[in-house]
Amino acid sequence: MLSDWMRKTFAEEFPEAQEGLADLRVMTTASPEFGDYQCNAAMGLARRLKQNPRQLAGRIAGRARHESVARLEVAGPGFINITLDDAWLGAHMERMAADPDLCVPKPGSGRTMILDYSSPNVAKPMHIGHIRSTVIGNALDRLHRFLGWRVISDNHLGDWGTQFGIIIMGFKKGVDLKALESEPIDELERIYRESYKRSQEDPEWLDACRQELVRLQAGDPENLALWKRFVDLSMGEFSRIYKRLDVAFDMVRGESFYNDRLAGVVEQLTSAGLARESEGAIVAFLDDEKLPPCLVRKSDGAFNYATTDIATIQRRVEEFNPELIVYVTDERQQLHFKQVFTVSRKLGVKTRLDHVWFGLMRLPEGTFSTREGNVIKLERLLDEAESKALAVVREASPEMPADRQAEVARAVGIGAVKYADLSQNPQSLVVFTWEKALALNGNSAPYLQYAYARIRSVQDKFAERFPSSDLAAHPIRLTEKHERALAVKAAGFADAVMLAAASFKPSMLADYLYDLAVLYSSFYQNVPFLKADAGFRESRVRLCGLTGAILRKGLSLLGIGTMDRI
RNA sequence: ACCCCCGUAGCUCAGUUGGAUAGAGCAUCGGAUUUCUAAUCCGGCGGUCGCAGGUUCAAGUCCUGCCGGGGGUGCCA
Repeated sequence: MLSDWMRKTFAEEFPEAQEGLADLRVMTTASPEFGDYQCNAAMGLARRLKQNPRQLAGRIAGRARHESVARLEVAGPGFINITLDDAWLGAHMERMAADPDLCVPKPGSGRTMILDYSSPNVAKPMHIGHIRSTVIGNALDRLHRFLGWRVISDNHLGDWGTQFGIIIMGFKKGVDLKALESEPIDELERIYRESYKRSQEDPEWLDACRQELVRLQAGDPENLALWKRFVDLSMGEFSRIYKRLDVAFDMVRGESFYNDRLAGVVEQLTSAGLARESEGAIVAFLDDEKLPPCLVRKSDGAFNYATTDIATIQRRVEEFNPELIVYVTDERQQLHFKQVFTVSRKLGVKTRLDHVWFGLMRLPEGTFSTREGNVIKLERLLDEAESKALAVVREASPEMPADRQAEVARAVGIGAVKYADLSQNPQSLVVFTWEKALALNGNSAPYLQYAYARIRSVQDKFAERFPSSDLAAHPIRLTEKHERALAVKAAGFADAVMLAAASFKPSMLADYLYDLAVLYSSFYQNVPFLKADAGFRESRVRLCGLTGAILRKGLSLLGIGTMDRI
């Protein structure tokens, strides 16, 4: 990696400046006229050492040598521009193509992380608001696994909250058993919505709901049986959706899993003097950390989600001793996790704890919620996506058998929905529109899937027309501007994967893949390969093949499938 | 009231953590197919990066203040 090399060169040339070099980076240039990569560290260093930046950059450029680098030039106020060596680049393409991991290292080898994502609430339908945690979390899961991490993905279901008091109360007073049979989740949702509404208007009803919750948490057999039934019904629906989304978890441990530890957590906190009684509740005060107080037991005796999350962290540390625990949730939980992490540390937890939050999804007319009943169900979104994709497939490939068309429509439709979420900065707010969610052209999954399918087609045509040709016998040579640009981009795959994982932003990989596909499409359009002379032909087909391998692997890391024909 | 995000082309968004002339897609206008998949490619149009200061060789990016939007702030999760 060029950054390491540059950092080493700087350190050797300027031993007096060790500290400031840790974040030194080599990055791609703003424009091809500046070479392939650039390093801007000389200018910052010059300030600290009170030296002339151009002279300083010149000293680096004069001594630095690397097998992959053809040329180093100092430009402007002190940029060091780096141009890769064509022969090295060609050989590197061959190395990548020969490696199933495409020369991506395994920095996570021997390390363990727990990834907590998706985590829908039981007895409510999964709606479009759940897709972000599920899709972003799953991409982070795949990225880290690929980098060698032992990832333990955990679906921390919301199966133990106050909502169960509301639902149990509603169920006992007005369940429609027939509806529960045919549309279980819809019926549970209806019960919840109506019981919630009544609890807002009728204090007695609200109190009864609380009592039901307390009974459930105390182990009342009737309520426990109802609760189990709700969980099973919900898991049936969730599993169906996860299967469609190609999402799998190592564990599905809901909040209820930690129930028997909650009292212990509160006990630990109080005996350590970290929490005390206040207005009937048990509260951890975090004034030193400038955080609001954190409730760990309500005045009615029930525990709340902070308690559960603290217990969960303790259990995970005891059982798996991970290097870090990562939570993927929406932005509203930022304060909650700050509090939970702080309290956990006070209890002696040393594990790195990260909260990866993403912006809330909204409808153009405002927020939606189960309580309001204005949600768009996730299944409906997936249905719409597939049917829209199917219409396009039928139009574009009428000769394709119907079952193949359906298969393509699935990959394209689901891929488009996932990509729409993964391709933008997770932290920006998303306003849901059907048009955006179902886009099939431009910067979208189908664009990448299309590029991949064309590559597969080229490879098949090549095998058909030149059956005796041995690709591996021909070196990859980069002669055309378009193919060189493609190769430079291809060489950056490992960096893109590592950067996306380390910053918890799958969008960085999505951006990379889109750039790669754009360069490929341009190459495809402007440079002949099956019709090129022998030697060039094989070289270009090999470069095609490598591009295809990167697209396939990269998309799979985002949880998006590829088809040989679309 | 306080805290956290966001504000970039008509619309939706990137912008590699301070770098060179701010980039894509959609929309719009024009061009490319006897050829390896036109779900494509090539080009045009489109910008006081919310506003005002500040920090320095360099600010969309950092600091301060304001404006606008979203979210949060002990008994929901």
